[in-house]
Amino acid sequence: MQNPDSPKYQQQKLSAIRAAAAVFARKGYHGASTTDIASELGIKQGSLYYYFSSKEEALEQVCLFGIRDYVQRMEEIAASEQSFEAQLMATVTSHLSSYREKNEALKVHNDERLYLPEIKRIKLKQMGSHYRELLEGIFNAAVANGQLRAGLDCHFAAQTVIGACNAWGDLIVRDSSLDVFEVIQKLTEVLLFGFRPQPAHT
Amino acid sequence: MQNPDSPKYQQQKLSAIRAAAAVFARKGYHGASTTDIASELGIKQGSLYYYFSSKEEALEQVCLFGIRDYVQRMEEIAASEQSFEAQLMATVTSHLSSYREKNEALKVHNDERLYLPEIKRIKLKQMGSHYRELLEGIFNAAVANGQLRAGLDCHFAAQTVIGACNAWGDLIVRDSSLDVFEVIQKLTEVLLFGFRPQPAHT
Amino acid sequence: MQNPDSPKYQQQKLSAIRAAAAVFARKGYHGASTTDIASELGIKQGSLYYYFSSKEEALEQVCLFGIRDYVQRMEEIAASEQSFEAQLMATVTSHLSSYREKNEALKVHNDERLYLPEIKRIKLKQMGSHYRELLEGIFNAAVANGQLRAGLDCHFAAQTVIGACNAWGDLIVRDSSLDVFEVIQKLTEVLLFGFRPQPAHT
Amino acid sequence: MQNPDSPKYQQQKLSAIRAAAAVFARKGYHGASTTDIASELGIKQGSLYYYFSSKEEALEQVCLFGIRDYVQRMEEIAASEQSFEAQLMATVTSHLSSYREKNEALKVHNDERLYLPEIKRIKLKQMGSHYRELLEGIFNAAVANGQLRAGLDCHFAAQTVIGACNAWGDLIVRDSSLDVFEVIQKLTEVLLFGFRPQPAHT
DNA sequence: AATGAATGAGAGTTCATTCAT
DNA sequence: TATGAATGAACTCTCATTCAT
Repeated sequence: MQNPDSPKYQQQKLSAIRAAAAVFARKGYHGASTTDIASELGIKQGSLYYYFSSKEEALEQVCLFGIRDYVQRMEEIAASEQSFEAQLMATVTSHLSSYREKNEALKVHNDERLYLPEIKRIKLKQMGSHYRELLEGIFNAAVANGQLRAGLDCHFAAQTVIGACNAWGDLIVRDSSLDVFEVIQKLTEVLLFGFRPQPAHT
Repeated sequence: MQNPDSPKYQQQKLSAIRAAAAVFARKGYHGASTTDIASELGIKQGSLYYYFSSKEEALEQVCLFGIRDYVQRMEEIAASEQSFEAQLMATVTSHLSSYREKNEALKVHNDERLYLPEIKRIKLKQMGSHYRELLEGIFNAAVANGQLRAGLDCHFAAQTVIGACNAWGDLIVRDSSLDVFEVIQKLTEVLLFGFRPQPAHT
Repeated sequence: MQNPDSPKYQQQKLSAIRAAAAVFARKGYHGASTTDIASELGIKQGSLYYYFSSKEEALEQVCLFGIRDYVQRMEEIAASEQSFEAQLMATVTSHLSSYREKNEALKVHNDERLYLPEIKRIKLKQMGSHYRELLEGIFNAAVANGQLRAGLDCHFAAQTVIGACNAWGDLIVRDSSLDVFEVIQKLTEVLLFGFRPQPAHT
Repeated sequence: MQNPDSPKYQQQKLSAIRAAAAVFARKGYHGASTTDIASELGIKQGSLYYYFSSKEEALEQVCLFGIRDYVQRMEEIAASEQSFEAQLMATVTSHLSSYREKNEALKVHNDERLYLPEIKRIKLKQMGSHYRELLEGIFNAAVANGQLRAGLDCHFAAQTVIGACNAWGDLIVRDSSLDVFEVIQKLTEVLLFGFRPQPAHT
């Protein structure tokens, strides 16, 4: 709020966002109290307002933090010249490792962003749409050059990828013993080939 | 509070559960107020306690309502002698039409049941596990008789089906213009064959 | 309320008063709910209003019931021509056996009557004052004819008797294993002779 | 909620306890609202929770405050080497001046402690029993060395002293025009010698 | 940079009371 | 004579927010 740009402040603010993300992920936006967040940070409740002007702003920051470089990575994937398979696996990898690395910010974005007022959701919506469109673009290109079957509903396909990744992301966040790499492998395979094909196809 | 078990009471109680489901789905458990639920029902806030002894009990009832016959339908599917494809499509159909028909109770079960205290979640957990195991059983049987490829991780597969259905269920609840039947068709196809195969395979 | 004077109604109303007395004694006026009273009576909450027009009226009835013949018995004692000792013992006996027999109505009168509005307390106040004055009169007469020492503060003495009886009454109500007759004996003796005197005096 | 243990906080907390005592004494535990207590303290209702975590805790604190040094004074009396008369008078004095000085905390302890849950009453029970036992010990000693008549029921005697003091304490709290010293004198005399003896005995 | 203290709005819950049946 | 159903007011408690220090 006051001297915003000192590196120390930035660093503390980042800690605050992570703390808020952890608490929101655990208790939900409405179920979490500012006291919870403050004590996660190791400060007193009133002091939180040094980093966030309101609880709502905390949610906003967490959501932005959760989706920001996740979208950027998708840009890189879409711009790359890899095969469709490689791009799909990169997408799944990016998505699921976001869940694990960034702790819970992406989960918060997915589950709680609807509690932000319309106006604060515009930016998030743009980023989300942008993400989906990039992914759709990858599908379209793959259909065009024959890597995927003609007639595939690319919008549907993109949504399905995102949905499946979110679902597995939740499981990963909740169960830390899961092997993320294994999940990535298997999920990519299923998305590509389904359950059906005999080993010969793979 | 009372339990006259008169049909009239039962009927009103069902309305109350539906109203609670709608509100919880829209605003989340903690974001929803008992006033919201009551006014959805057309009664005054205090009167809600004639049907629920607490807000928490309302959530419990909604979750039970949301998952109950959804599990039962899976029992029927698992007991049937259909091909794997038919069973998978029946599963997806049951899951997604639950979302549409029962309004939002199943969504509430998925998203909000964690806010119930451990003890009230036991029954739900049992039902959920039962569901997953039935589905896993279907996969195991299909692998055994060669309908699915050997080496398929059936636990992973079941989780993926459930996750993908939940993800599409959310979209269906949120966007009532979606054609549920079309989603069912496409999702089943993707799960069976993936995005990859050329038309010849389908 | 409606047909007030049928013997059956009177009998049920008496039961209602006793039930209210029991509940008020156990939980206090404000701590007791009309549901408590109704269920003590074995009826449903709303039905209580057939016997009492309000919770407050229930308290009033209980208090009146608790003090009524208790005062009348004091009138008889005061009018009798017994020795002071006999009158004192009769007083203590009447007081303590009221506590035991009438269940808890007298206790309620003593502990809860202050929660009645001024206007509903007038009658009770009169009866209470009357009681104390009768007792004071007994003391005055005994001083006058030399049975008690000259200079005794009779107002103080009467208050002390009442206070000691109430205190023991509470204990009796709370501990049903107490031997009421023994308490009466010992209390009367202490009031007459105190702790000090050697056996010779008794 | 917090416990800064700063002297300022301690001082305000003590004020809060006194305010709660005053209100509980006047209206009873259930009849008193937290709004009443807060406005007695001159703060807003919600702010009360800065000092008490619940209304029940407020009652607990008041009861502890009411009985604490009252018991301690009895320890001193019991340990002293005075005559029985002096000890009895000291007891009555301590008891009745507690009522006057500590405002109404002791009265609240006597009348409202039963509304505390069993577990919060354990400590109070111990202190109360300790008090009674100390008093009984004084009686026993006096019987042993011939200051009191043989065969005196010391348990009964102690209960009677406590009961009579409580009864007069109530009157003192309710009627501030009473001369406490005079009450102490007369009550001690009655307890020692009863109403009966001729002046010669005193 | 952080905290103790307070606030006011709103939450869930209880409950005395009413009334048609 | 009694009840099921509803109500509205009051209550306890929580919490985001503010601010002097």
